[in-house]
Parts: sequence; C-alpha cells; structure tokens
Amino acid sequence: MTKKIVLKTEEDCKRFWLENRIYDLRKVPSDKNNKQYVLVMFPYPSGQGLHMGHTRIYTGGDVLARYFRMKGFDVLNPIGWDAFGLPAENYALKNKTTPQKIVPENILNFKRQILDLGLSYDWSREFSTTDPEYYRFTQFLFTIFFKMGLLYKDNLPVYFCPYCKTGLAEEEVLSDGTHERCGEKITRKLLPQWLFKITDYAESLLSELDNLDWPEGIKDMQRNWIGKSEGAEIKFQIDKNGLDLELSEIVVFTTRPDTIYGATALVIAPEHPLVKNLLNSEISDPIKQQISEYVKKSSSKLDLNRTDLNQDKSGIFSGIYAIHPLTQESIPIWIADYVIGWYGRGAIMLVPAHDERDYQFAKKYNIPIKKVIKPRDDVKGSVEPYTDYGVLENSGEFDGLSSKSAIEQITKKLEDLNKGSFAVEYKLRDWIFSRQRYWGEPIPMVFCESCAKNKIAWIDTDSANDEITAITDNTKVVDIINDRWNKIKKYLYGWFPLKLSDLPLLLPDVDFYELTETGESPLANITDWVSVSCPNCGKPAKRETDTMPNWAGSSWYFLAFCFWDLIKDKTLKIDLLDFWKNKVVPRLEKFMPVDWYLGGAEHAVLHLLYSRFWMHALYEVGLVPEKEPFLRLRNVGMVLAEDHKKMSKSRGNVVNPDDFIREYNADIVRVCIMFIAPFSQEVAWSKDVIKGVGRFIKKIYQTYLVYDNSANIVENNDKKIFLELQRLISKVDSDLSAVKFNTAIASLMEFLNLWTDYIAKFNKTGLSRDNAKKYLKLLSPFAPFISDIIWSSILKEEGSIHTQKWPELNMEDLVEEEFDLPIQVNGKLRSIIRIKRNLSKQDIEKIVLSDNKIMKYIKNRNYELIYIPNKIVNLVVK
RNA sequence: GCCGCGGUGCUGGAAUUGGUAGACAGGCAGGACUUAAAAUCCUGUUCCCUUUUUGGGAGUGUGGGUUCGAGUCCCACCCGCGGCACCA
Repeated sequence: MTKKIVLKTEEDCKRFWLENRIYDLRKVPSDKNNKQYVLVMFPYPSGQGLHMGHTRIYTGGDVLARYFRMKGFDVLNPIGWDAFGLPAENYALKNKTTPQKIVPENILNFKRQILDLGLSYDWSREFSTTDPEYYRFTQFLFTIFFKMGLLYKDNLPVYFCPYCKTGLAEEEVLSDGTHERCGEKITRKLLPQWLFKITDYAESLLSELDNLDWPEGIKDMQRNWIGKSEGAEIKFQIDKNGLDLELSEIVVFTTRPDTIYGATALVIAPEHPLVKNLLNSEISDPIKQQISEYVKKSSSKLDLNRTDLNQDKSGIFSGIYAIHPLTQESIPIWIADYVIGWYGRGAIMLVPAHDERDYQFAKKYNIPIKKVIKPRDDVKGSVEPYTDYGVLENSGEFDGLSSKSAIEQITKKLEDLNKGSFAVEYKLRDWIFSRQRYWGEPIPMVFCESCAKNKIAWIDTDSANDEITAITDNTKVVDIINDRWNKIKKYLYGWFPLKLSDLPLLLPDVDFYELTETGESPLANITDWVSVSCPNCGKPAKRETDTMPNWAGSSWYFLAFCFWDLIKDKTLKIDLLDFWKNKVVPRLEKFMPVDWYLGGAEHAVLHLLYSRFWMHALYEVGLVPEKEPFLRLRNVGMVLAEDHKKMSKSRGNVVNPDDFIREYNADIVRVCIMFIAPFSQEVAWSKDVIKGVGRFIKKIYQTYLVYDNSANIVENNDKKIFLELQRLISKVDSDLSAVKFNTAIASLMEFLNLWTDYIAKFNKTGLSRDNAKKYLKLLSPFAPFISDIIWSSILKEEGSIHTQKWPELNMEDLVEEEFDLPIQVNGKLRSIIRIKRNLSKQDIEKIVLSDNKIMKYIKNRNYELIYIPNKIVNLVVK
C-alpha cells in the first residue's frame, strides 16, 4: 500500500474493505484452538429482500466475527444463498417466468443490502445452493448415502400440499395441519417416495445432544421429536378358532409391562396386517362388512386434519380373540384408529384401569376394567384411571412389587416364556426426501424396468462392493451397510445411481412450465431429459424426475464454506470422492465444527436435525472428522412490528432495514437492533430506541473531534477514566463471549457519558490518544463505519481499524485501592462508606461503629457483624 | 395434558450468579438557549408517608420457606409465550 486513503464516508469504507478484502480469511488455520467459525443461518433470497430478522441475526454474527478477528483468531465468517425451494418457484409460476431468472436478481439485492449493513463476510467463499458446482456435491453426497444403504423407495400415503402440488416431510406440516411454507391445508396422497433412513441414527442423534452447547428448549424439541420410549414387546397368541389366518400372533409394544395383568383386550390399528387377513378369511359376512367399512372410514380420516378428531375414540370388535400370555385368558381383539399403524407394532394391549385412552375406549364399548396397580400409600385420593407407577395387585406371583421392578421382572418372565422382550421405540420416522417440483436438485438416479423385472438392485452389481469400500475401508461399517442393504434391497430393484463422473446432473432449462395434477414432477414432461440408458444393462431407462427437498442444500453448506475457495475453476473436472477425501476432509479437520451458529428457533427439528443426521452418517464412513456440526447454537428472537404483531404485508406493518439505513445510517441500525433487547428475546421494533442510539453515535464523533483539534485541550490520562476504560474492556469481553450485545452497548454508553462529562468539566481529554483508540476499538464491532471513519480521518491512522488488535487487559489496572462498602443493618442498606481494600475484620468493625448513621441502630444493643471481604457488611442487631 | 422459556418502574430492559434492585435507553415533567419551534444541554422521575431537608416505610406475578442477607435458592400456586400432543 503506497497511497494513503482517508475514509470519510460509508461509501469510502465499503469500497476500501472490499478492495482490500480485509474480511477474507486467506489461509487455513494452523491451530484448531486458534480459529472461530461464526455462522449465521444463510438466507433464502426472496424478492422482499433482507428483513429486520435477518438484520438482527447477521449483525449479531458480524459483531462476534469482528470481535474474534481483532482478538487474533482465524475467523471464518461466510455467507451463501439457500436458493432452491418453493417460494421462488411459486413466484415464478405466478409471474410466468422461471426461478433461474429471478434468483440471481434477488441475490444481487441481498448482497447489496448486506454490504450496506457493513457485514464482514468472506466473499471468496460465496455460493448459491443452485449453482451446478454446488449441487454437484449435494448429488455426490446423495449417492454416497444411497450406497450406504440409507435411501430406499416406497409407496406411501404422504402429506401432500394441494397448492404447491408436492409431497412433504412430516416436519414441514405444522400442528394446525397446514404447510409451513404456504399455509395451505395438507392432504394425503399415495406417491412413490425416496425415504432417508434417519431412523438408523435415532439413538446417536439423541445421545449426542447432551454434549452440545445449545439452548435447552431446542435440545428438548429434538428429544421429543426423536421420542425414545423404553418398554417391552409382548406376543399374544391369536385364537384362530378354525379360521384360515396367515398371522398367528399379535405383537404389541408397551412401556408398562407391569400392567399386563390388567390387559382386558388387544387393540390393533386399521392398517395392521391382521385386518387384511380377516377380510380375506371366512369370518361371517356382516362382521366382514363392518370391518371393511370401519377401515375405509378411518383411512379417509387421514385426509382430514388429525387434530380435529382428537379424543373421540371409535373402534370395532374384530370377532376373534387372543390368549393372554401369563393368565391364558381369552381377550377380545378390537380394531381402532386411535392406535397408529406406524408406531410401535401398530397394536396395543388395552389396560383401561391404568391408561387414559384405554379407559375412555373401554367405557365406551363396555370392555372390563381390571385394576392391577394400586397407588403408593403416600398418594392421596383415588383417580380413575390411575396412570402413575404404584404397587402391583391382582397380578399373580408379582403382587406387591413396585411398578419399576415389576417392569423388569415381568419382561424377564415373558422372555423366558419366549413371549416377549425388552424393546425401544422411537417416534422419529424416515425422512421423505422426494419433491414433485422443478426447482430443486435433480436426484441422480436412474430406473431400469428390465433390471427391476430381473430383481437386480445396485448392491448386486459387480462394482458395488468396490464402490462401498472406496467410501470406507472400515470392515465393521461395511458390514452395517450390507445389513442395511439386505433390508431395503426389495425396494430398490432397477434403481441405479449415476456415476460420480457424470455429476452434476444438470437441471434442464425450461422456458415455461406448469405443475401437474398427477403428483408427478414437471421434469417428467421433458422426455429427452428423462430417457437414458441403464447404467447396468444399457437398455432404455428413465431418470428419477422428483427433486430433492430444499433442506438438502442446507444440510451440508457449513462444510462447503470450509473449502469453497478451492472451487475456483467453474469447469473443474475432479474425481469427487478423491477430492473429498484428500482436499475436503483436511479442511474440515481445521475448520469444523461451527463454533457459533446463530439462527431462529423455527428450525429446531428441520434444518438442525437434518444437518446433524448428514454429519452422523458421513462420520460413520469417515468422510467428516466430527460428528456434530454446530458446537454452540444461539437463537435469535423474532423481530415484531411496532404494534407487537408479526410483520406482514397484509397488515402493512413491515419495516425495512433499507429505509432506516437511508434515514439514519447503517451503524445506527446495527447498534439499535443489538441494543433494543437481549439477542435471544422476541422484541417489537421501536423507533424510540433509534433516537437514543443516534445521539450516542453522534456524541462519539464529537468526542473524538477533541483529538483532531486539540490546540486548547490537554491530552492526559485521568486515573479514574483510565480505570473505567479497563473495566469496560473486561465488560465488553465477557459480554461478547456470552452473546450479550445489549449490555455491552449499555456499558459503552455509560463510559462515554462519564468520559464526555470529564472532558467538558476539566477541558482535558482524560485519555491519551493511545487509550482513546482503545475505546474506538471496543466500539468497532458494533459500529464499523463510524469507527473506521474516526480512525482514518480524525485520528489519522493508517489502514482500517478492523484489522487492528483488540485492546489487551492488564488485570492489575483493574484493581482500585479504595472502594464503596455498603453497610446493612438487619439486611437493610443504611450507609455506604469509602474504604481501603483488604482491611481486616477488626478494622472494618472500628470504621463501621464510628459511622453516625449506623450508631443509632445499635445504641447499646448486642450485635453480630458479618463481613464479606471487599464486598459488604451486615450488622445483625438483636 | 406434557415439555421448555419467561413475569422487575410509564416503556424496552440492567443486576458481577446469594451481597447497594431499577444500570443503559426511551417517554414524561420542569428549566436553560431561542422571537418561536426543532436540535442541544441541565435537573427530576418505583410507590407511599413526612410542610421541606434530614429521614422513614413498602417494593421484583401470588402465598409460604431456607439464609446474617433472596429478583436470584426450595415448596405450592397464578398468568403469558413457544413447542409437542390418541406415540401405547
């Protein structure tokens, strides 16, 4: 750098920062302890541009990044664009254009706004999930997962959004039965779907949560979503009574095997295989008819919002009985849709005396209620049904046992009889990974009818084994993968992944298209794209025409930032697996995990669970060095409108950061959104706060002017001001590492008030130029523009303040010789005296007793003096 | 129903984790400057009692408790927000 540049305006700063790339991390951290990976949940670049919520998260992340950078850490602070997905596509359809045309415009607008806000991103790592160079890797990972036996295809009655005309994951359906993206009521549709075996990682996703520094609420939401229950599986023999039934036993899952003696019936879901057996058997026609009517009725209920039919239980007697494994009694088998087909074994034992739902059901249909658990002695009153643990009665040899030990002993006994076993169940279901939409990553799979007919799956091909061992040479893991394939092979006849060298599979360009009503993707109509030859036999075959959900790109983007500076040559032909193992993994070893992840709580079970799943799976085969992607998660609270309601166009209460940047300036908007409330807390935007922050920023500028024109002012270091500056350094340090931006700013204001009062009173600066620079540095993460402008044009310093070192704290400077000692009498503050530090209790007592205010409380009474050194005195007067 | 988070002046919110409750900011009131307004600056601002100062009393959703001392810990409730919910 030869020519000295003076920064006078925000535009000057922006240009200087970009031209000198001062925020790019142009190296790989040598030491993992010396890096900070600060990540904000990357935006969906919508047409509306950056909103206040973005401004809040991104400023928070930016403050942390700037702080750690000045602290000397290698800071990775990247940004990208999560641009596949429904909103862009719906917007394009409505306006008869294509997402390809809209998305780049939106990105440009977002980028401009981000630069206006002074956010310090490393632009050398920027990407959009819609870039072929990016989704090539997304497809690559898909094929890895496919080969790991984690993907299979099945026909499922999936949640379907009639507006978006696509199947959805369960996580995308809100509890009111609407689509989280568009608000349309969800229906169900039977569609062939790619399913992702997230359930294989239920246990590891659950147990690793304990080690994460995340908000407890988010961890609990994930725990609930995974929904682990421990209990037992119990087999009940079916009393066939001469009927020709395929099944001979019903397996139920229960968390309360201790209540088994109270089982007075079995209840199976309408989807239970026994129902089909019955309908094909020679039971009497009226019963058959009733059953088939009931099944039909309950399956149509799936089309309704499930919550509408809460509590009102219905069911029908199947006409046959089962044998209780311990009492040998005959108990009726009922069919009822309050039992869910996909959870547990789709069948339960009915224990009306000790389960709320069973109780209601039994009451309605007059099924006997048998009490087998009595409340412990200390439980008062009797409730019906009694659902807590207690002491067993009417339970044969187990009478008198506590529930807890009965659970163990009864299960053991069932195990001995070969009638049951301990079992664990999870609520988590496999992730539905297909979307019948255009604007997503094409799924790099081909279906060959001929191979399907011959029952050939990819795992049967000659190269399959080599390809698996190319991914991992860990034989244990290879065994796990083969086990998985044995289970899912039957779903995958005729399905083959593209060769890695054929990736990316480009999304074909279209001028204009419409969604189909059939639940098929628009890609299905592009026949020359669909037709390919089978990678296995060479005969004509078809591509998968569904695309990936918008969660795919965001499930690994935090990995991409670690190496994206390597993807410079857009036509780079690389061996993907080789590149990943030899170039990507070493990078991940240096950068991962993300140290600070900031984002909204709305992703608790979507993005945050999917990302963890991908990491856990990749960790299994050694393609990532860490199991968990996000070490620390900090939620940002929502920004509401001034009327305390959600901002929305229809309410007309939306405030736009652009307007405020124009009316005030970027620093004021930044400080304002950080100061207004604790970061994690929901907050209503308020113009009032802007005034105070505006005064603060202005006051800073005016204060520093004394260093520009100091002819008639004395530059000095006042002891008191200097001490307070030291305290401020310590306070900002501790607040920032605790993500307490609001109190850090309050302290900066407090100090400035003190400082300017001093200057006005004594006509001295109170701080030497060097110390004055320290305050400016403390301010710079929050207000990067004004601090650089003062740095450059008032203090006449070289370069940018943002590349300077953070002020160091000398602990000795923090110690004050004297301090204010509060004196309480019986816990009430009565006096404050200024005394020397580290006095003995005797000395303190002498001083306290000589205080007039205190004397009058003691008079001649007895007292006890409690002294907490250098903190407080409490006199207990009797 | 279950889980999580929260409840502090007129408002947004502080409180070194058991040690001076109300920092910082807004608003409001009074004053200065001004022909006037804006801007700026100064003073006051938890409530109650005391003519005033001095001073005293009460006070962090409610009621109990532990402690020399509780916004903070314990028990029992009330209210608000978010999530889950026929999950056996």
